[in-house]
Amino acid sequence: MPEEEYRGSGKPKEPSKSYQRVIQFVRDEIESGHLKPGDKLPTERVLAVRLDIARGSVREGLRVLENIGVLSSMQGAGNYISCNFDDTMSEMLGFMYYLLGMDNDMVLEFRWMLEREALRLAISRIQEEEKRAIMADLEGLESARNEEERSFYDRRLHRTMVHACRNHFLAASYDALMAFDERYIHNSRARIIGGMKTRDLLDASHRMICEGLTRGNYELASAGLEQHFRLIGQYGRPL
Amino acid sequence: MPEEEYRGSGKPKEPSKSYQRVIQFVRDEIESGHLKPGDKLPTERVLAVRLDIARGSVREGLRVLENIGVLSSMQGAGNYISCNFDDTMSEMLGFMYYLLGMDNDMVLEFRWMLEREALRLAISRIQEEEKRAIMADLEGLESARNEEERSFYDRRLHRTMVHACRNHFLAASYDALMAFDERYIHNSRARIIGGMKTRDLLDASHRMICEGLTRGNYELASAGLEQHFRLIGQYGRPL
DNA sequence: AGAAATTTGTTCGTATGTATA
DNA sequence: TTATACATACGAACAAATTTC
Repeated sequence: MPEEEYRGSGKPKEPSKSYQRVIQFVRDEIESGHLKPGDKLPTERVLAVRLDIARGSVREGLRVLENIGVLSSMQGAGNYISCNFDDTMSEMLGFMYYLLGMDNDMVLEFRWMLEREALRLAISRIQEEEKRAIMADLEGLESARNEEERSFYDRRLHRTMVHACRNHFLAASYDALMAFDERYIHNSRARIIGGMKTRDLLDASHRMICEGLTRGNYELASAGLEQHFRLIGQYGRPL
Repeated sequence: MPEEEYRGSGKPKEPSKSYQRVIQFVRDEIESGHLKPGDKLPTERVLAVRLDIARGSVREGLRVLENIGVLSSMQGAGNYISCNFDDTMSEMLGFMYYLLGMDNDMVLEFRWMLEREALRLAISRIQEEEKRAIMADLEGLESARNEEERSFYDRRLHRTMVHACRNHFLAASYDALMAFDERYIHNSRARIIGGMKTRDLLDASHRMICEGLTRGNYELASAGLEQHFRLIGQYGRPL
């Protein structure tokens, strides 16, 4: 076995940069259960003394954690543990998109995969309340009066389905991807260029997904999903 | 349509906190193509003057970007654009794991989904060089002399398959998940508790995946993958 | 309601270690 | 080796927002 390929599995005990002590501290406190969402962190000055670093370094670490989504800083109030990962994740996807030279097709492909797997799980895990929600989204979509409304309910319908899968990793990845898509790509159905036939097919696919989900008919929902993404892939390219 | 649910799709032009100007600046420069991986950023002092903020604020923004994986700061040299997203992503997954109260099953479930979809794409996109690589991994796995070696080749085999799908989002998510798994969960085959029968079945599933991939036999590879994860899910729980 | 205390947001000055020519 | 450029880090001070009394 190649020896060099072993990356040390342990984390370095002595971080080279002082701001990393803050991250380490917060992570340890979270993993040990001392810090939970909503809890207040020690003040910056206290942290500086406790970790034996300057306040500026403390702030650098807090800023990183805030951007990851682990805490939120409020002027005058303090730093509080939270968990808003979507924004960071979508921003990271944005950087990846440009720095790694990706394109819309790759975004759509990833979304397709996430939804396909989400559906597999959601079909047996969806709850009654979610069934009502997704049917309401479908109603809103079908009775929408303009593309803006259609897009709104379209997105929410898909989001409802994905979250019904009850896997936080998948749901968070999906939300991040969609937030990124909305900001950068806008690869939404509002841009679809097809005629009424395409729109009817799209509506039909949405109905298949929703009815399949509410009736526990996986084949129906899956067929709808595949048809949906085939249509998007065909006509949904931005100009 | 509910009015409140409209989240402004545009990004705020006037960030409330000054460190965000740095992030905005770097993002704009990247999206416009002025900054590419390897490029050097203006010095902190120059950025402070250009963005009309203090050096401390510049440093906060740079630290966020460094942690996202967009740049790396080198003392004495400067700040350079890079793209190392895996570490941040896996760290974020770690925070999510604890703050959202997840468990091993959810991690394994997500990994299963990612690999299943990766295989769908890899079967038609895998290149000859990757076929050789994955067969070499299989050889290393089957001729390994201890659990450490087995685990090494096991992970690399799966990683080779996932990267063969040619979707950066999926590959990055998978790498991050596995890095997280190695750091926190260690839900690897080294912990599998089954006897020789289980090991043989695992080896067989790996062989099915590899041979299916090299021969373009999707059904074979898929059957191997499903069997693999069923085994892991059955016997792979950590103590 | 109002004032004082607390806490984060921001700036500036200074010193030090490191990389580069 | 020396000199310069640069990031790292510390400390003090003030502004702005929030909490507390």
